Amino acid sequence: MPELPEVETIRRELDAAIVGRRITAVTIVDAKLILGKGAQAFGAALRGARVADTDRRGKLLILATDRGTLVLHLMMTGRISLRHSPAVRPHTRLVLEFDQGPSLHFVDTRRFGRAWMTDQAGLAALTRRMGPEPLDSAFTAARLAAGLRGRAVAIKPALLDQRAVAGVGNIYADEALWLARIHPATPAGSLGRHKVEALARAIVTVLRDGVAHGGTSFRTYENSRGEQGAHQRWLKVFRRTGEPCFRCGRPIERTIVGQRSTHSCPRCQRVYVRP
DNA sequence: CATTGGACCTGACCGC
DNA sequence: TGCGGTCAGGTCCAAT
Repeated sequence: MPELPEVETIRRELDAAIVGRRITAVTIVDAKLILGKGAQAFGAALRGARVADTDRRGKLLILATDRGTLVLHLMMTGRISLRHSPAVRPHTRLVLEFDQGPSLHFVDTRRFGRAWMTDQAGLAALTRRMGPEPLDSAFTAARLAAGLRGRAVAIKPALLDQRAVAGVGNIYADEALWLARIHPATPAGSLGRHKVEALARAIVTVLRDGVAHGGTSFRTYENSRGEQGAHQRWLKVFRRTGEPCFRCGRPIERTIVGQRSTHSCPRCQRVYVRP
């Protein structure tokens, strides 16, 4: 479910709510959630740890503690819920209780989400294979071009695989490609300099707007207080199949690109024709 | 190495 | 109401 704007929204809330708190209890409801040395070691490492800082890299939510770094990936349906009761509810996979304030619940219907402990070296190794952070100044058209160069795969799956740029998922990929007027099936390496520049700008725009609106909510996403995001009201193509393009009025099309549902305008986003 | 297709899970929704 | 099929905001892994 969550892409960069949704994870960033949650990170900001956690930063205000749990930094400085000490973890007093760790309840692992579903051991499948935990990667690494096992649920036992995970609980032992976190019990008594104090949350020092929050961070995010792409879609990874990172909680630094004085006993190691906790990494959470929400995948498709993961949610973080801050609740005053530590009581386990349907689909709760993990609960962290603190010395004061609400408990952190990792809730995940489909059980794809993961949590694990790591250290600075582990985090660096993980992060090294990811592309630049799109909302940092290090993200430039030149960096994006370098990540796309020589690639025959369609631009849409190239955006989703996290190597050219981190944090983009199915919603914001469609939105950015519409904004940059690029057909999602265009071979990534065939984009000219101007198109890559437009795409880099579009990625920044759609992600920044997504964060400003507290993320996009369809069915499963909600923030840590259980509230919906608002960005679904600003979407230009995603899940607007058959509705008029905001630029030209033609009906938005739904196709499959890279095995993912894809939305685009047949007039504004020209089908690529190999020269 | 790059790319593709299936696997991983559960629930909502739709048509019959 | 029940049943079967499709779809879902992500990633990993094996096969090619």
